Amino acid sequence: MFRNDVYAELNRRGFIQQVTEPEKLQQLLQAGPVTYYVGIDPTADSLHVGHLMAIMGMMQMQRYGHRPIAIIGSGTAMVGDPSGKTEMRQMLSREQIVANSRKIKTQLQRYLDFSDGKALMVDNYDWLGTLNYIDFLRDIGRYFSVNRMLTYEAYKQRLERGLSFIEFNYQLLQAYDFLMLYKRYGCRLQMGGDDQWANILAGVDLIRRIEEQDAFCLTFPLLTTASGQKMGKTVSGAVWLDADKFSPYDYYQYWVNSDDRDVARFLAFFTLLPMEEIEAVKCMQGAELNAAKAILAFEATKLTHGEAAAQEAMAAASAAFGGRALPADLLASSSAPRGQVKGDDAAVPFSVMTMAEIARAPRLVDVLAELKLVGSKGDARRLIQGGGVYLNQGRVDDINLCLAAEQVQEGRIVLRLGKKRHHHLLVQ
RNA sequence: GGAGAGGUACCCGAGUGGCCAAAGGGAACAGACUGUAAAUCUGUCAGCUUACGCUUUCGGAGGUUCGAAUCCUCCCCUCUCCA
Repeated sequence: MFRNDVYAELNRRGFIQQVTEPEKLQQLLQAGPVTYYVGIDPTADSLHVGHLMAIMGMMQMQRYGHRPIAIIGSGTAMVGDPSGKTEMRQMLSREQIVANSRKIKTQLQRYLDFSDGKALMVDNYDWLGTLNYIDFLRDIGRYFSVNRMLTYEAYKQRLERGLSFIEFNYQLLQAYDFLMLYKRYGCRLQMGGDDQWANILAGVDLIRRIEEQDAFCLTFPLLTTASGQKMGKTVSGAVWLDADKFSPYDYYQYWVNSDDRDVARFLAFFTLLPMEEIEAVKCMQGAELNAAKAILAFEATKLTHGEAAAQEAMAAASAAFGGRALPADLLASSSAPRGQVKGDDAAVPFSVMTMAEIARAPRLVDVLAELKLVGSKGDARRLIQGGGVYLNQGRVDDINLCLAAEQVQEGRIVLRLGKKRHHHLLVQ
């Protein structure tokens, strides 16, 4: 089960942005299973694509036999990390945080194996919640130099806009987390986004000073898309990992729409396909690269929503955009269906209407607005005037068009906004 | 507490009494071209309206005026310098 070359693998796949003492850490990871941790803020009721890098990092490590601790930062979430933020964060109530944590835990189980203690999930509220202020100041606070903290880039930015004392303490709490995990579980490594570098170092330092032991920090690159956008933003907002908040079909679409320049990187980060196969993608272009995108989308969807959902999403994409046969030798380890995929649009987002509602001949603009497919009726009108609305494959050119029974084909009306947004009205 | 600067639409940012639903840029969306990519060109980008037009918007609340993002009063917030 244990394999000693995870560091090389992480490095090869591009996961390593910065690391403290690379040689020592490599030795440690080669010597045997290491307990490592990643912190996750329960600030929303679902994880999103922005978390995926860290999740995949944890997943890779676990596959090589190391033991992950996912720490739900429900204690620190009540403080709010100022890193990378220009404004003070909205603070959440305790109840909200607990509810969010619960959902996040379930989601993580899709990526990590928690059986037999192979992975742990802990909540830092367990120790932060009962912290005694005086003790904390005396035992932990003494190790932190304000002078030095003020020189950190993370705080510099905030100093210009204002930084409250509560936020200034975030770093101490995160360092304390690391210390506690070291003491309780022998955790030696903390991983996180590169914006966490300073916070993690604080923990490394604290362990060195108090325990006189080596601890390590490894940060992941902060991902932006090739066009410079933050990962995970779409028309409809964040790309959630929760199927109810963001459908597997849309999730698949998110990945298949990746920029050409991102495909190889994303395959390395967000799939478990072997690097030997991914390397080949780096020199692909055109149709071949496009097929690689489909496999990226399939694999990513499979990891998050399961094999069946990934197949459905792929079939739906095939129905909506025209299928293409995936060559058998392209990323051969992928379980994506090869050959011509039979189109099946069952996974395309839909809404249900009754025949009676259709018979009332509602105007298309009203329907679109009601279904929240557009921002407003005026928005819908402008979209139609610009030629961006299609009904049953035909372009709609009349802003006053009303729905009618004749439009129902095979029990539904097929709507499309622009080239990509498909929506079905199932008629009952 | 004192002195100064500032708060404009998703973001940046121009606008100092009517021609301002507010320049310009970015983002976003649509069309053309394509490969469900990128780049490019074109259009759209507060709400309601087929349209004429109406309603709401320039930190908040009042006021002056025929007319206010623009002038006055009070308040809130941010930044810089001083305490």
